[in-house]
Amino acid sequence: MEKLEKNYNPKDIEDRIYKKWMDTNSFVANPNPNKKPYTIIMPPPNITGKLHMGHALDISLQDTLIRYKRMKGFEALWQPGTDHAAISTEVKVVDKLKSEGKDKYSLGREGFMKEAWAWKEKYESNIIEQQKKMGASCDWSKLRFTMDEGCSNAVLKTFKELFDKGLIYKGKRIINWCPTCHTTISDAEVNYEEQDGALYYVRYYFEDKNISVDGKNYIVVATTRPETMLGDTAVAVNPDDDRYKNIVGKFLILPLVGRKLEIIADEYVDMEFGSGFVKMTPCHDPNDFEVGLRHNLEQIQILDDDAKITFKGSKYDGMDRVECRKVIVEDLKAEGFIEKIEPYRHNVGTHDRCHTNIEPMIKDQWFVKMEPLAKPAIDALKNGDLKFVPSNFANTYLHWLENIKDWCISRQIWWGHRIPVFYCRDCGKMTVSEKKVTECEHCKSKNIYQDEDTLDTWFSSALWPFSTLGWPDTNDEKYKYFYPTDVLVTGYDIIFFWVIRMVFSGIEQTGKCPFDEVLIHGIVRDELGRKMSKSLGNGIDPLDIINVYGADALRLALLTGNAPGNDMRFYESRVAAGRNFLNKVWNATRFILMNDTKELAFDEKDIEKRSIDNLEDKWIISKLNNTISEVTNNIEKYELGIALEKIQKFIWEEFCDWYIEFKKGILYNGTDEEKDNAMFVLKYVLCTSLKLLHPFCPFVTEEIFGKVFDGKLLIKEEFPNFDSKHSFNVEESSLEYVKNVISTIRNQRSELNVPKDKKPDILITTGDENIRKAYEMCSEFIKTLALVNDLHFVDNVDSVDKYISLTFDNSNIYIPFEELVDTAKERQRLETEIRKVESEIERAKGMLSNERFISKAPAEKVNEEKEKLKKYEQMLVELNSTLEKL
RNA sequence: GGGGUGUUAGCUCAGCUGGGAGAGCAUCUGCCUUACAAGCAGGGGGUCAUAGGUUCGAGCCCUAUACGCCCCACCA
Repeated sequence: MEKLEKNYNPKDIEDRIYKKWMDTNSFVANPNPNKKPYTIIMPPPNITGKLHMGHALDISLQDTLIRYKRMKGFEALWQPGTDHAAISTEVKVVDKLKSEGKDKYSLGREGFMKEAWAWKEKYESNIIEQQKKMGASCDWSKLRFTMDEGCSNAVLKTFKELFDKGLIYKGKRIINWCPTCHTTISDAEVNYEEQDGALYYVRYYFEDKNISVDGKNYIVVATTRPETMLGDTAVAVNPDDDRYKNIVGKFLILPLVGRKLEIIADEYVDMEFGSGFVKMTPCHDPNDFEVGLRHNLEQIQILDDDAKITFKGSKYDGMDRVECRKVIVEDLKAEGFIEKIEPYRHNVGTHDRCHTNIEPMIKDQWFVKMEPLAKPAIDALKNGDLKFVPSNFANTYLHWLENIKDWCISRQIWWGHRIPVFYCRDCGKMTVSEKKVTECEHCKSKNIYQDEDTLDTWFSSALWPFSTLGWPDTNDEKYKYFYPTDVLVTGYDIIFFWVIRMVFSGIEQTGKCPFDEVLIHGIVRDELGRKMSKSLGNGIDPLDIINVYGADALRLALLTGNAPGNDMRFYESRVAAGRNFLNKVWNATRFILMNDTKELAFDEKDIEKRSIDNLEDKWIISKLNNTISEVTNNIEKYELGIALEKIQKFIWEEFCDWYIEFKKGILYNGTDEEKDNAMFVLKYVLCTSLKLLHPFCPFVTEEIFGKVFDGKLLIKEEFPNFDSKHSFNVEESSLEYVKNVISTIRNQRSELNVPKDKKPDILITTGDENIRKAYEMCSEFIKTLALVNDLHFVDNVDSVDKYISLTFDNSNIYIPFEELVDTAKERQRLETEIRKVESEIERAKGMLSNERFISKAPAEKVNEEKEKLKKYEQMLVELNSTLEKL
């Protein structure tokens, strides 16, 4: 058998192991009637980006779950793929063209698409390679792309069906326009940013010079965007505003323009704000648009697609919106229309991709009618078909759905799914079809053209859980077997964008909620708690971390102590800690291999045949068994951080710090039979521990497993199961007792600075047969680990002044440290001990004398307290007696 | 304005259905003990934000307060 290097070095092994998994088709999942399916659909990363810490966390969680389920005997499919990321990609490709001196319009639609596909080919493979570095065990043979043929078919079919049901419509609505990207965006893509601006108070004079308010023949409107006054078509007041009731219906003259504006009354106006008058610009403000519909106001568009002013016949025509604001304000000032200007900080909508201020505009766009779709999605949550982990995110989900507005799905870009609508130049009607149409379905004219727009990128993402599994072919074996999927793992930041849309699309198209559970994770932040971002330059590249510490260590850092839904800060020191743990596992293995001189054949199933007699063997097997049970429970509840903590604690503390130390005696000096037995249990525990750890740290565990167990593949092994035959409660507590004895002796040695070579003969008194047996069985451990020469059982110790006395539950130990013992200090120590025990007694007594505790608390708890009281009372007697003898 | 969430050791965070406060890092002491110094052994350090309440019993449940964060809506 190979020996291991002294230290674990991930670099040498990770790529090799990954290749091994690929070569053995270990990630491939196919419909299998003999197994239960388990499916996770990977959130498709954008083809624009590279792997960041958020992905790393996402992958760590999903890969752990999928590997666990695979080992649990499920046909576990982790479906990978990438997203075309419509606007993001288009922007990047446009930038790339620009750097080459080209632009998209001169290339034309077809030429541009060619460029974009080339981009996709290049960047898709990048991100996939990076996912592989993380150890992602996706079924790469099923790799999909949101714009591949299958996904495109799904998009077309969905569009057509929704249209036929009247759930997709085209209409002139106020939408969010990004002047940089030259496209509409949905409400969800608008971010509000606080910006410094000003509140301009502008005088609008009455048309009729005889009308006045407060003795003035003008009113004052407050606005943050004076340039939009060019599109004003009314001024509104609140109908309950007593100050202005009598002027509703009167007319004002728009400054600089001269347009007649009616004063209208609408609930929308807040009487408290500003002067109580609001200028109405229906074309460039969503609220004004709504008011405008109620009052039939004229719509005057004053901005073009570049957000330049379009106002024919005026000097403002063609000005940029920012420039125009300055000029208009100057003009207003010059003509005495400005009452005052106040600095004002307010929220401005910006595009989440490019941060340009968005412009509300009225345009003819495609929308999805949300109300009928939202309802079943709300029901799915309420009736339990859909669960969130942690559950509080259900509120976010519901709140969003209950307040949902229609979804603008058309985009004025080229990279994406082209809207399958064809217009007839002859009859003017449209034809919606999944297939390419060459003639109008109404008048049979061939003079038709396709809608120029493409669909919002989330339209195809919404179908991802089933479009990747073969839908719309409902007879596809994958679809029938793997759909609906089991759990969706994603960050809380895209619940609105994605989770909601998958749920309502899934229910609408397939009749089923696309997943049973949604596991939500938080954001990975930097050490200062800031979001990692390009602009701050505080991002940490997962690949840099992997290069230094390995993917397993990174996974550990991301998974330990992380609770679902919570943000976490990334500390490199945590990765180092993870690496240290893996080195520990590595070295435990190394130790076992070094002592495996006979290279005995090992079959873990022999555990059933062998007689495991030693106390420490039963203890470790029992401990391991409990760990299996707890860890399984934790993983099933998505408590991966807790599960991992328990595995680490078992391996490091119980197995390495205690069990291996216990076994050294036998390995160095035991008989052949003893050595063989020891080697078996060591390998058994190692083998089982590796299985427990594998879903979390796949690379190292696979590497080690292969070395110890003759090249067997760990990924294909069964996850350990709890077995009641492996529970040895009595032996477990006996050995815990001895551990406590050893620790206590070590503690005293340390406190007294006892030199290592001073190995005393200790005296033990106990009236308990079982405890005496435990001491006897573990005498070698006590000798080597507590540095004791020998153990002597005595009935009584009369003179204790040269001893350190240690009192345990039903036993005492006297250590003759002689000249090292300072009687005064020893007395003090005992007194402290006594006070501690006394307070315990007091506590237990207090509880037990509380009648309501006795009557109301579970009997189990009451007994527990009684036992404790007995134990501590007995210890107190012993301690007092020792103190008296001093 | 609405909703969510946090306040636990010096730092970052766990703490499952309420039953004697944990981890990692940091720190202190002693060890290069032939698996591992990326290590071993031992130690110190917390009125679990505050005030009430429910309960035999509260870090955990309820109410209020303070400070913080996030999301949604967005007042021109």
